[in-house]
Order: sequence, then C-alpha cells, then structure tokens
Amino acid sequence: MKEMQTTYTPGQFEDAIYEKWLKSGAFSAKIDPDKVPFTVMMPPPNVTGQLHIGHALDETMQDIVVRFKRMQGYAVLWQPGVDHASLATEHKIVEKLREEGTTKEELGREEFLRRAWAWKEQYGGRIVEQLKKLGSSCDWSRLAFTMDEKCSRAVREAFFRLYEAGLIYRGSRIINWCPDCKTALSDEEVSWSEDAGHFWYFKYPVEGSDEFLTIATTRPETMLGDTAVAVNPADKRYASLVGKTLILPLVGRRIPVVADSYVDPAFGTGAVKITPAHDPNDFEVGLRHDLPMIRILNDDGTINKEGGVYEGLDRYEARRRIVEDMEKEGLLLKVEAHTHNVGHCHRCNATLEPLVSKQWFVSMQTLAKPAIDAVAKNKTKFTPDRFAKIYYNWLENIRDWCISRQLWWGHRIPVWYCADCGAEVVTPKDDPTVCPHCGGTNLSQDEDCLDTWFSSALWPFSTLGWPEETPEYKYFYPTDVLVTGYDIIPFWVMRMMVSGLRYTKKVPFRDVLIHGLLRDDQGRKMSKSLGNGVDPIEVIQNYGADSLRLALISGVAPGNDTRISNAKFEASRNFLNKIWNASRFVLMNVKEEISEDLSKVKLQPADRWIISHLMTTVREVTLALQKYDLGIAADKVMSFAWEDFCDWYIELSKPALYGTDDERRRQTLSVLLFVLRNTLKLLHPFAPFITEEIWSYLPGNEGLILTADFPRYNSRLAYREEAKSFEGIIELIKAIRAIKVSVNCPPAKKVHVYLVTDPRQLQGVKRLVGLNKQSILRLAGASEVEFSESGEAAGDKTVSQVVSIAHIFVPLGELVNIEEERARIQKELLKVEEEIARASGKLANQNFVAKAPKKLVDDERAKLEKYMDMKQKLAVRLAALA
RNA sequence: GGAAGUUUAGCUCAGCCGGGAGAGCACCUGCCUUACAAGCAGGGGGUCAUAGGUUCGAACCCUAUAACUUCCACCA
Repeated sequence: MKEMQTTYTPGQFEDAIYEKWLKSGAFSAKIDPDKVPFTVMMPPPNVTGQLHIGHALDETMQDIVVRFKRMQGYAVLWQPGVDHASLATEHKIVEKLREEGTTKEELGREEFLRRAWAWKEQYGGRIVEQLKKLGSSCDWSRLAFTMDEKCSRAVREAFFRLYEAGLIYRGSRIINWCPDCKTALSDEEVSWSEDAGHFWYFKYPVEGSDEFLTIATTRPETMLGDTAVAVNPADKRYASLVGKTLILPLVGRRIPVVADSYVDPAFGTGAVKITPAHDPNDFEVGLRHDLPMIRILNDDGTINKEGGVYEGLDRYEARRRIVEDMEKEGLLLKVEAHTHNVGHCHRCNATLEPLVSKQWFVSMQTLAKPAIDAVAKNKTKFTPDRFAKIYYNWLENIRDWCISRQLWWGHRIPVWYCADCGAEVVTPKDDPTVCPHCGGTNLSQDEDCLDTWFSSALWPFSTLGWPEETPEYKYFYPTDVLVTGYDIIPFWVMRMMVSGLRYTKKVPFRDVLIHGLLRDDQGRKMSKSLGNGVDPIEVIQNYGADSLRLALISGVAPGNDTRISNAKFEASRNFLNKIWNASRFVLMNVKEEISEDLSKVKLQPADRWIISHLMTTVREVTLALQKYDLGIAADKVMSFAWEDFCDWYIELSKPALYGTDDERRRQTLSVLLFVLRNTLKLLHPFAPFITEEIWSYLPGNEGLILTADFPRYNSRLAYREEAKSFEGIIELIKAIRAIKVSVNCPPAKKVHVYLVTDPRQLQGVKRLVGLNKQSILRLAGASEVEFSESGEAAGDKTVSQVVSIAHIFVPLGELVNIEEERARIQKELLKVEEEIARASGKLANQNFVAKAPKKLVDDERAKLEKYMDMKQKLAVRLAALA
C-alpha cells in the first residue's frame, strides 16, 4: 500500500487527479433514457478574460451541485463555454492597436477581425485552464463559444423571428453613447456615479426686450443644440414669457419659451434649456412641442459643424470656451459647485453622452410578460426567493433594449439594405443576394454588431443545437439550475427567461441559484484600482483548490455578500489537513483485509453512536444540497467529520485498535473504514481533490469517488436509542476532564473515579460503562472507574459533579481546597435551581400545558425531574462538605 | 422618489417549520497524549439595533423607528 505523507500537500496531487478525471470520461454527458437528466449551463466567462474570485465562487457552487447529482446517478450535463464579450474584447484590441500607433479604421474590418480571432486563439485557452484548476467537472468535449457556428446560427434565427414579429425595429432614439468606445450602449451597461461638477447660470436674452431668462446647466456645451427653453405652466414668474422668443447666445438661434409640466419650478431657476438631441427628458419635451433636434457631437465626442466656431473642439474644451465666451458677453450670472449623477461606460469608464442616434431595438414589454408569469407561477424559482422581487422590478419597468453596437467583434446585424429600393432584408439562414422587393442585387449588410447579451440570452438552448431539434436539445432542455450573481439578473437571467419562453415556449431553467458578491476583509468591493483583488490561482497555489472552495461557501447564507481573507483559507486548509490525517490514521491501522459489511460486525455502543450520527449527517446534507443550502451542507459535513469522527470516534476506537482482542480490533476497523468512506463521499462535492486522492489509498476500491454513489440514509443504521444512551458516556468523560482542569490537575496524572448511581439505573449504567471502560479511562485520563454506594468511599479531598447517568466523585488529595469546592458546588446548585425555576414555571402555565405540543410538555417534565434529582444530589454533597 | 437587504460574542458570520443563543477567528488556562501543534483538552464573552404587537411561547411572524448597504429612477 502507498504511504500517505504526514501533512496535506494539495499541490502534489491536484493536477494529477484532474487528469485522472478527464481520462475517466466521467465529465462527458451521455444521453441515457434510463436516467434522469440534470443540466447546468455554465455562465460563459469572457474568452480573453482571467479567472477572478467571483468566477471561483460561481464555478464552485455549480460544481458542488453537479458532483452531488452525478453521484446520485443523474445523467449530468454541465455545459461549459466562453463568451466573445464584444465590447470588452474589442476595447482591449483597440488599446493594443493604439499602442502600436494604429487604429481599427486604418486596419479595416477584415484585418481587424483577423487580429481579433488571433487574439481569441491566443488567450481563449487561458480561462479554460484556470477553470480546471478549480476542479470544475464540466463536459469539456462540448466547450462552446458564443460566436461558434451553432451559436451564430441561433442568433440569426432568433433575430429573424423577432424581426418578423415586429419586435425588433430600427429607430432614432436617445441612447447612451461612449465617445471612447464609439458605440451605443444599453441602459443596463451604464454605471452611474456621483461626480463633482458645476452649475452654470446663463442669461438668455428675450427677443425684442432688455429682459433675460436665466437657466442653469451642468453641461454648457449642449447649449449649441438648444431649441427651446421650458418653464412649468403653473409657474407665475415666467407666465408672461411663455410663447415669446429668446435669442440663443453665441449661436444666435431664435428659440421659443414653452410650457411643460416636466419642469420642476423649485429646482435651479425653474427654467430649463431644452436640448432634444442630447438629453432623454429634453427629447421627450422636444417631441411634445415639435422642436427641432440638433445633434452637436461627433462620435468621438468632439463638436460637429452645428457648433459653428466651436467645431472640432473636444466636448470639455468646448465647455471651457463657451463658459469663457458667455462670461465675456456678460451672460454668465454665476457658477455653483454641484454634484450630480453621471453615467459612465461600464467597460472603459468614460463619461457617456446621451445622444440621438439611429439604432436597432427590441420591444421588451410584450416579451416581458411571459417571463414575469413564469416566475409568478413558479415554473422558475429563485433561490433565495427574494430575488424574484428584483426580477419583477426589472421586468415591470423594462424599456426597449438597444441591441446595436458600433463594433466589429461580434455577431454582425443580419440585415441587408437594398440600394435600389431602400428595403430592409432579413433572412433566417443564408445571406440574401437579391432584393425580394425589387430584384436588385445591390445589397449591403448593416455595419454594426449585436450586443453580446443578445447571444448570451440564447445560451441555454443555442449550445444544445436550437433551432434544430437535436437529441441533446430534446433530452437536456430545459436546464435544471442556473447559478449566477445577483448583479447579472438584469443583463442575463431576465433576458434568458424572455428568450427561452419566446423561442422554445419553455422556461430555460427551473431554478435560479443566486449568490452574492465577494468583498475584501474590510467589506470593500474588489477592484483593480484598489488592488485588493484576491487571485484565485494564487490561493490555489498557497492553500489548494479545495481550501479555496470550502472557504468560499462555508458559513455563507445564499445570496449574501461575503468577505474573504487568508484567515478563511487557512481555516479550510486546517480542516482538510485534519481529514488527511484522520484518513492516514485509519489506513495505517489497516494491515490486512477488512470487511466493511456492518451486518457481520458486533457493533459496540460507540460504533452505533458514530453510525447514527453519520446517518443523521447524510440525511441533513442531502436535504440541504437539494435545497441549494450549500453553506449549511458544508458545515454539517465538516462538523461531523471533525468533531464526531475525529475528536470522538477515532479516540474512542484506540483502545480497541491497540488492545489484545483481535476480533474487536478488526471490527472497529470495519466501522472506521465504513465511516471514513462515507464521510469522504459526503465531502466530495465540496472538496473533490483531496477526497479523490484519499480514496485512491482506500483498500478494495474500484473506480473513482467521482462516480461513487452518494451515501443514502438507512433507517436500519439510525440507532437512535443507542446513540442517545451513549451520549451519557460522552457527558461523563467531559465532566471528568472538567473536574481535573478545575483543580489544575496535570493532564498526565491519572485519577480514580467513583460513580454513584441511582439503584433503578444501576444495571444499565454499569453495563454501558463496562463496555466503554477502556475508552473512558483513556479519554478522561483516569486510572480506574468504579461504582460505589456513596461518595464517602472517595474520601474528603474530593471533587464531584452530577451528570445524567451518575454522581461522579474524584479524590484529588492535596489539589482539593474544600472552600473552593464548596463554592463551586454552590454555583452549580444555583444553576440547577434556575433551571428548575424555568421548567416549573413553564409547567405551571396552564396555557402551555394545554396548547403546546405534547412532546414538548413531556420533555419539559422529564427535564424538571432530572434537575430535581441533580439538586438533591448537590445538596447532599454540600452538606457533607460542611 | 421606488425597491431589496443588513443590524446576533471583540472580529467575520450561521441560525431550517416560532419551542432552552451557535461556528470560525481572536482571547484566557493547561498540554508536543504513538493521525494531525495546520493539533488536543478546558474556559470566559451576547438586553439577538430600538419600541410596540400577535402567541402558552419570538432572534425568527406583524407594525413603527433608527443606522448602514445595494439596485433602479433621477437632479436640467
């Protein structure tokens, strides 16, 4: 047999274990009509991205569920994949080109895409390798990419169907424009922040008078596009000006004063400059009052020809110059400091400009309704369920989705324009060459790409071959559970629900398991700029993948944000070292073939106790995993393994292992092996590497723990009563230990223990103690334990304690101070009296006795009896010490 | 303005169907006891944010209040 090392050194076996798993083929999903499918779609990380701690949490949670289900015998498909991440990837490539001194426009579309694919090839494998380090047991043979043929086909079909249904349209609307990335963004891609800015008060002259109307603005440069000033219709201050004309300074344009209830009279001056082309609210006002829309910005954020003398200036330079010029004209009234919410590009953080632009949109309202209903009718369930409210909140207030991006890396919009008749041509599969309207051949494809999330929204079924009715699609769809962070609900969860219901008529997943975000040990978000990010690969190197996995999920309630720190990784690592050494202990004692068939073993009380606890743990862990309470499940396994198995059972087993009764030794080993094997199985989904490694050392193993059966609760092994009575022995051992400590008795000094037991219980207790005598002596540090009629046999210099099975007397000679002992007993007595007061108070309450469940009342009576008995014994002892 | 969450030991957090307040870390005491010092044994420490209510019984359910966090809307 191989020898195990004395400490847990994950770095020495994790990679080899992963290879073993891959070779076994157990990650590959197989369609099996005799099995129940269980399907999970991995949220695809960005193809050129790097693994961060958030992925690690997401992956770990999926892997736990998937491994659990695989062990339970489901036909598991965990579909992995990567996302082309149109904007993020293109942004990186553009930056690289900038370093090289060129631009994408200079390269041209074709060359740019060639470079992008090369980039994808270069970095696309990295994230996959990192996922493997975590132990992810997904089916790599099915690795998908959002721009591969399958997914692209699905995108094309989906676009076609929505277009045909009139749910995709092209229009000029106010969108969020990033002047750096030079593309439109959806509302969801805007990140807002409170930025310090200014409020500039400008005076606009009223035509044909000496009067002025004062407005306030945070973006002076937009005045170049002003086509009106609005006031509230109820505002008496400005009533006389409504309908009059102002002369827009610097520009000279004649603009009307209009009345519109959108204006808040209490804010600013109560008069608002209206720039319909550069503000969503102004856009609406413009529509209501039929105002012209004058766009003043180029795509790169410089002023266009509408800006007259300011043409060509960057927006901020223009702002500075305009303020300066207004001041020169005497039209700048004042400047105030002002903080306001400013939208930034979530990718490059540049300040966004709202502007009117012709883009493609998806009408969301009709599509949203089935998605709302599906959750309301519980066809898809959120865990924790409070996230359903967040989901509703989004869908009920949904606005149209801007899906076109002025990018090249992505799915090109499948629309062709006929140069001859101006028609839009959209086809589901092949590119059109002839215009179906006029027969012209002068077709050109839209230059833009689709939002990345358009293809992500199809992920649960595009990866399975939809729109074809493939065997995979029929067997594995709908999927079972989607695991993701709450920050992705609006981007992805919602859109998958919408698309799934629209295209497949089914919910894409039955459960959505939501997790929180990870924060540093001070509760701050992890970010590149703070440099407080935890690199999962580094953690794996230092502590092992299993430590990382345990640290991420143990003690965490679903959906809550989590702080992580090295202290947590250390704690997990220590636990795993414990498991490692416990296994090593068991194995080093196995010197011959040991049967694990418990029906052939004459079980001792301690054996039944640990088996009983194992069964309880099996039941609780299974239940928790089924409810996706991963943190609770992990904690249950861990406390069973460490406390029950290591701290108690292994210690209890030592007398038998080192004793002379060979039959007894072998039987104890049977139990040790049985419990160890099942503990490893319970732990496997959480800590796959170490459990697989130890598994390889276990005798008589065929195959991997990866594909072993998950333990099942067996009522024949529950041993409820036996386990309960054995608790008395544990209580006894603990009490003797405490007695020794209370008088500073050196642990190595063995003590003689006298037990006094109620005559009614004597036979049972004697038998129980007799069966466990060696364990009691060893664990409590005693030389002898004997029964006696009274405590007198122990003499005067004695410390005593009452436990449920006996009154304990330990003579400790010089170590005993009678005064202290009296005080200790008195304190003990006080505690017992409190308990008696509590229990009898409860039982005196007629309502409690009448209304509480019978079992509770009975339990309370039993407790009262027990405490009365303890009180009596303590009182006698106290009197004897007097 | 709308929504969701949090408030429990010194710190970080669990706490399921309402039925004697838990873990890890930290702290104190004693131990290298032949699996493990990444360990063992023993211990101290909590007005479960506040105020009401429901209930025989509330950390848990309801109402209000306070503080903090996040998301959405939005300040021209």
